[in-house]
Amino acid sequence: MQFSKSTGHALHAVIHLARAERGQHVGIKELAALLGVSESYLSKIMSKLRQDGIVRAMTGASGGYELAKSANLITFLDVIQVVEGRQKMYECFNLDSQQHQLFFESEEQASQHTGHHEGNGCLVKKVMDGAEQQMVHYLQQHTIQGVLDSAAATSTK
Amino acid sequence: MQFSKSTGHALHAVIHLARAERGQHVGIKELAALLGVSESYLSKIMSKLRQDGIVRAMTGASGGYELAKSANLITFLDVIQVVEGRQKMYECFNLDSQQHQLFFESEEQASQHTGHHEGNGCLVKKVMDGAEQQMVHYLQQHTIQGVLDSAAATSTK
DNA sequence: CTATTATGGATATTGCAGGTCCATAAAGAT
DNA sequence: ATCTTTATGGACCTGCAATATCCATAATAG
Repeated sequence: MQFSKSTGHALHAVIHLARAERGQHVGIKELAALLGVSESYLSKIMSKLRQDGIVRAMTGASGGYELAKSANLITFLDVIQVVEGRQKMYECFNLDSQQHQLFFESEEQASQHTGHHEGNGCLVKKVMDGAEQQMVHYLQQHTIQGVLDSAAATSTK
Repeated sequence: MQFSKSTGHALHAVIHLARAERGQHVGIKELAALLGVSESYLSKIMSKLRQDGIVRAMTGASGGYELAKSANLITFLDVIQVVEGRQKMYECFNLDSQQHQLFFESEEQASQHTGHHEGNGCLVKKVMDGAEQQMVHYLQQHTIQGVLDSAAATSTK
């Protein structure tokens, strides 16, 4: 249950791009040196960020990366989902188990009337989804610009 | 970024034990069949749950598992941490990177006075830790008993 | 044209979750 | 006593995904 290293690299890379002057391109060489990772590996991550519309890329001399949109429109969640994907953090693999039948045995009868299950689904999953939602909401409220502001506040304190 | 299958099995197993009569032991055979996993694999998980004081185990004929404490004292977090461990979900691997020095270069000077860094640490990690805390808090507030109550409410609805 | 830079495919490497097997110990049943 | 039942823990296997590298190619500036 850990975020991948790639997620950390992606976040740090995007933050660095946000610090660069608008319109200025930052090369993979510079980024890789900054983060302390290989250029080839980081370029894969940057490529994903580009495909998902987080950054823009320019080939050729004096090319490189820049943010595709304003830093206050890029949330932590946006960047994280590029690397981690968008699957739920918990999936119930006991769907056909007796466990669930026990949970809903009374409801089975009730659904004879309505023709469908009212509270259908795994109760464990309900809680886990709720927990995930708490985290997702927090990550959605924190933007890259927020980190820059926070850094500025810390520096001048 | 997913909870392991083992975590799901642990949660379902504990819930089943909570449904059993107090003082009654449930064997690994029954649990494994219920969850649809092998006995040998599930026994590893149960063993961990025992070591962490979530369940008790009895060897010998008519042995098996039972909860070590009341179901309303066992939170989702308790069970999850048994399987997933207690490490943080995010660790910054760019500790020595230029990135951080940029963030705190002004603070470096400030800390000449106090002798230590006030806002020491990676700002990315601060956000990630905050996000984790949201989820942890939620999981800490949801108990095994809560699921049983919720199941009862659904059944009689 | 040439130098520079990103891209994407192919290909290791590696760590770990997932899973099995077995020898051992403990406890009840006969 | 010993037999059966049950949990325990060590050793081991396996597949896959995260990590990581290399290279041929394309695009662009000068």
